[in-house]
Amino acid sequence: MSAAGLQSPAMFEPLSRQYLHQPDAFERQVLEQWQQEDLLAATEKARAGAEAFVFYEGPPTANGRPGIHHVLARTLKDAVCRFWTMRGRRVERKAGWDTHGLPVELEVEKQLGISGKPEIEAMGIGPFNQACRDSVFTYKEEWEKLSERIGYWLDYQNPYVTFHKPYVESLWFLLSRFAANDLLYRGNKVLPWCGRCGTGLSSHEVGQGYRDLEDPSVWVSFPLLEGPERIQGAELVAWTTTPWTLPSNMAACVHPEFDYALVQVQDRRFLLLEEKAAEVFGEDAYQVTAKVSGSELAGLAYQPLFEIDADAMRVLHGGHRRHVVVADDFVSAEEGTGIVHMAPYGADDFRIGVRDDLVVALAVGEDGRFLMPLGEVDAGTFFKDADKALLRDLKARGRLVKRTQYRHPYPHCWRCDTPLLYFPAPAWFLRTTAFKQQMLEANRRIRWSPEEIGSGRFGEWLENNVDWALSRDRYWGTPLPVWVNEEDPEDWLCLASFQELAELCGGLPSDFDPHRPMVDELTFPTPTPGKSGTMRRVRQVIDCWFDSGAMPLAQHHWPFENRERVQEQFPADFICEGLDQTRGWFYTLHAISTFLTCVDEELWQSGELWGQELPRLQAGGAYRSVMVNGLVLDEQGQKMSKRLGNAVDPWKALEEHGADSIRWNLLGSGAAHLSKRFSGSSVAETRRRVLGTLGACYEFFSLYARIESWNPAGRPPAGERPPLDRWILSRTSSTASGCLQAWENLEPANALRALETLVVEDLSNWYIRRSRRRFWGGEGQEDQNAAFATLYEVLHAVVRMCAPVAPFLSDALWRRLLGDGSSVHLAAFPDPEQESTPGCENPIFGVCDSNLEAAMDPILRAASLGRSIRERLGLRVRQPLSRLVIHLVGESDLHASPRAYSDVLRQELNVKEVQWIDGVPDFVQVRAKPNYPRLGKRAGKDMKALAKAIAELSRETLFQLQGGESLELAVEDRVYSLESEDVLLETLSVEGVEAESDGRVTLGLFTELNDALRLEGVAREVINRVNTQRKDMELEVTDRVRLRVSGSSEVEKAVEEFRQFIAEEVLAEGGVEWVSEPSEAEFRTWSLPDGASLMVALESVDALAS
RNA sequence: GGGCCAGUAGCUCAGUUGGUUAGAGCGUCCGCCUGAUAAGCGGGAGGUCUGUGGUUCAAAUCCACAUUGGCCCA
Repeated sequence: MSAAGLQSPAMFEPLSRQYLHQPDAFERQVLEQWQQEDLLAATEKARAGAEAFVFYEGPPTANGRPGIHHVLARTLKDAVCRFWTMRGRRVERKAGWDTHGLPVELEVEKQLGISGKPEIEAMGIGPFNQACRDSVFTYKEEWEKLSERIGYWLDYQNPYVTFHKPYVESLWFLLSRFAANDLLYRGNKVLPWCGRCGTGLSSHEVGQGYRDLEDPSVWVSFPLLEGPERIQGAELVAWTTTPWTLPSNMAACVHPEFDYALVQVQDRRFLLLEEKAAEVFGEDAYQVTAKVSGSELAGLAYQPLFEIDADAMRVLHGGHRRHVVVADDFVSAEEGTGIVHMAPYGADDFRIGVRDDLVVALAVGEDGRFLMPLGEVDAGTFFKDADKALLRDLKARGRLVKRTQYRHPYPHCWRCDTPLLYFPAPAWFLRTTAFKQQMLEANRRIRWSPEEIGSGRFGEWLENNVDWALSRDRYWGTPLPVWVNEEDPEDWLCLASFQELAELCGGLPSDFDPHRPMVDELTFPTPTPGKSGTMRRVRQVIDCWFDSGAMPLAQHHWPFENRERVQEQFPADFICEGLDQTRGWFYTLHAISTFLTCVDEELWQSGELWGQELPRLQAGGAYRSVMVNGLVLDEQGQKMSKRLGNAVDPWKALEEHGADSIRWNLLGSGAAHLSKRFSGSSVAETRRRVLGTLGACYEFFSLYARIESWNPAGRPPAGERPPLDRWILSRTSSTASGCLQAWENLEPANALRALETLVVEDLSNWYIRRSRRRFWGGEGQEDQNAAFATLYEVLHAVVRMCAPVAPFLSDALWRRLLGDGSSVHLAAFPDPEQESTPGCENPIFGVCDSNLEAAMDPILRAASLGRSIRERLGLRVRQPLSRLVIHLVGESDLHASPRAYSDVLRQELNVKEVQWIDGVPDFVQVRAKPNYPRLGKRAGKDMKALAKAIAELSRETLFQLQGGESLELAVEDRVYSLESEDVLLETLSVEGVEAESDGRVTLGLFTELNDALRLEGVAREVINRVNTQRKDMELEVTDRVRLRVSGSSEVEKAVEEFRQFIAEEVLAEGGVEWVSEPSEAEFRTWSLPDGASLMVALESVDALAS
């Protein structure tokens, strides 16, 4: 070890309280040690050859700063991976970066001060993409540093990066497999579209931008130009909330089976569903004069709202019909009029337009702006801004039948906040609907936490699967590797590798980059036999969700390299991301993997690819289990956002609280999928209560282990130690079982709750508190050794149990417990079933005794009752009492007797004698209650009456019942035969003594004092004051003192009587000297209860000697 | 509008297959400890388990409706 290097702590070295008060500095030292030892690599190396536990890191985008919510997700991932590492599995933790996509482009636009596609193209795609490439790692270092600081172990040396060439090439290969299975197709589909960004949005993007908007709700008329005589001159009434689509009207659609009413309103006649007439015209303002069916109306021509030449519009489908009535059963009677205005901006509209040979043409282009001037509306007007002028125009021409306003959630672009429109964009699709069944089937085998997301949200999403709109008309993304023949759009191909491209182009440039614009410039003659023409790449890039969804394969450049490694590392045993990934990463991972492993049979058939073996991947989705984590909210339960300024700066939080306490707090407060409030005070409480206590337990142990030069060799067998020791060992063992279970079930909060109880309640607050004297040899040497051995073993296990969540403190403690420089992160998670774990025997093997644990419960209750009595009577615990009596209901049902713990109870309540009461003697008052779970099933409706009868049973009868006799009880004409188990007893009080009961345990204290007890009480007061004085003088716990006392006569008698006892307790060398005339200067005066007074002079013997 | 989740003490959360005393921590009031001390412990008070119906001998727990909040989707 270098001179500058950190030394791993020695055995039982003190733990500085720094871990509590300066956690940041403390943890940074631990981090430094890890770095020095390259511990992450060491954990992987130590598990070389072990069974893999496969984890996939969902790649973050590094062009935004990491926030506190990332700390939650990363802590969960880290803790689970650490747990499985400690279970002996080899966990690879490859980092990843999501680098493509619109968010990056928007950020760069902002940086460059440009906006929108025209400006990007003006500056050039090359420079723009270069700027994107430079931007994606803006905060890479901060991400790496934060991950490191919170103890999220991830291999950042060797991350996958979605824009790197090998990664992109894997994507090409995967896309070519979709194409080979005829699952990649070109279509024209109505998509949510942002005119400003000039791109379609996937459904998971649209959902993020709904906002309430005030929109017009209008009814317009289409006068028929032809038709049967009875409806001649009638006007169709259609309803719309998007007046800007009216200029693009191509048809009106009716339901073929609806009956439409011809209504007379003053001198005009309208056609619409009868039940809608009142809504449009008002009650009694119209008259129904005839009926006509939808199918009769179909085919009739009407007068268009706007006379626009189709040539001025953008024609998407050059049909032959325009402004006619069509029919389709998608028309609903629930809203509108039963007559639907058709424009190419709706999915159904577009479909019917193509089907019915309509002229499908747009008046609003892909930038969301009008293509031509239209009355008051200028060319270039944004669609949302045209509504008013258009409606004014229609009103002037009498075509506006009715107009209202309404408020509704309207989708906005999730990044730039522009209102979206639906737009029929040319696009490429993955036909995921073709393998929906396989996806559903594979999903059934995934373990979801919480379960209902798998069956509910995710399952339903799969159930309603629509084809994946893959392409994006953007710049910074993986270019779609599809080349189309300029002369024949039907002649296209999807390339599978760079080599294939090189072969077709006759070589690639030496600085080949698979991004735009370089890849766009590569063209080649069509390879299709018998065809001519140049193949040119389509201009689109792909949805960057495909990038991240392909990571199980692309991260290893599969299948170009690492085929064996991918076979081993697929699928993931575990992934973990936020709830918002259901339709994002969870889906894209699942879709791509399911396609590849369950659908693409052709790929696997031969067992090889390009002349080399291709090991088959396991069929199914990309992950076996997935843990969903909830949002992190601020202290008031508000979503954190930059806008509100309530976002917690993770660095500040770490500086204040340290990573361990933040990690523990986030994982320990409620199930992982529930939203968490991040509260500084709550984190501080976790630090103090849990970590502080754990550290204090070690400090206590090590303080005395050092004083006594105790060492762990030669520990007595657990079975030979006192019951209290066996109890805490058993508690530790069962907690370990519970933790194992909880981690395996992806329920870290349950593991942590159990651990907290063990550390805070059982270990610190009961075991150590009740055993303190034992550690300074107060109960003899054998007992002392048992206590040390027990506490050592418990800490040995507990520290390892804490390691996944509190990696810093646990490692510091572990190194001090062992002193051999080894890290807890190389140790095994305690497993009560395993006799030994690599490198050490297992102290919690074979120590579980649930009976012993059950027997402690009444003791704890009794202690509480006893304290309650003392509190009520104002009897301080320092005052010894002669005796307590205790009675347990159902004591005989316990398989281990609580009486083994009599001494513990005696000491806790400071009494001379514990007297256990057998049976139900006269002076204990009892009440009987039915055992509802047992009797309820038998008695049914008689239960109430039976309960009453049982409550009225005499104590003799109850006593007999408890003695094993059965009892016949007649209730409501039925006779019930009762066994002792059918009746539960509650004790109420004990006569003749001060008693308390909680129904199951009854405890009485004999409070009468005799002189001996009274004097011992005084002696303990003296000890108390002397020790306080020791403390005030800042003496070490081992320092010997010279003690001189004086005081009132009661004190003198007590000193006389308990001289030896006092001297031992306060380490007074040479006993206690009584001084009859103390000098004020030397002696400190104390007042004791009952008017007694005490004067104490203390000198350190060591100080005297020197 | 649809789906999912949640509503339990002033606050943050537990609560097994329905079973009669609904728990913990924090806060609050009172007290204790001092050989773990820039700590620690105990005892009180505090709940119509969101509401209304229903099923049942018995409901925080199961069902229906309502209500509030969150997330996702239209």
